[in-house]
Amino acid sequence: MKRTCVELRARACARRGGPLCLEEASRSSSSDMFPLSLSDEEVRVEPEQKKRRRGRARCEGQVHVVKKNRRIKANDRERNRMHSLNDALDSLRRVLPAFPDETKLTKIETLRFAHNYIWAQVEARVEARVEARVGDMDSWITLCLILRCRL
DNA sequence: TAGGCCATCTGGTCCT
DNA sequence: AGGACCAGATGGCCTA
Repeated sequence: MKRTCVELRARACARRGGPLCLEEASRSSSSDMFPLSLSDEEVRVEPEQKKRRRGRARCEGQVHVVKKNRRIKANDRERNRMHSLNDALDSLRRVLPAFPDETKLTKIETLRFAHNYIWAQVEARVEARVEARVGDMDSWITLCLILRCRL
């Protein structure tokens, strides 16, 4: 999936006429896996222009370039953020029990399964403790207290 | 072919 | 001000 992401995105953007066309997608820069940002040339502001701009607001074109550059950086961060979220989900999948031939759990399945798995572990532990106290007058109260602590 | 899942972009909001 | 986080939109891929 990852392999084709840049291409897919570029195609999607091209189709919808979005800001990031195929040409832009192929331009490499900071991001390792998904190199997408403006070249220095596009962002750079000539010293001459800087002089002229002193005391005045940027002209529309420059504002546009700055905004675009900021957006691209934000997209890059967002992508990385989602990747780290996915990495966390992957490591969660790895610690969850699974059959060898089982297909990969979806995100929502992973979260629900993890929730149920933890719940089952807690229940099993509680049960073991209660069984160890068979005969105790207050085993029921103990169970209630343990469960309450887990809330 | 419809529906589910996913990656990405985007603009808004909150936080530092 | 800039980064993190979030939710909506969009479009591709896959499967029943």
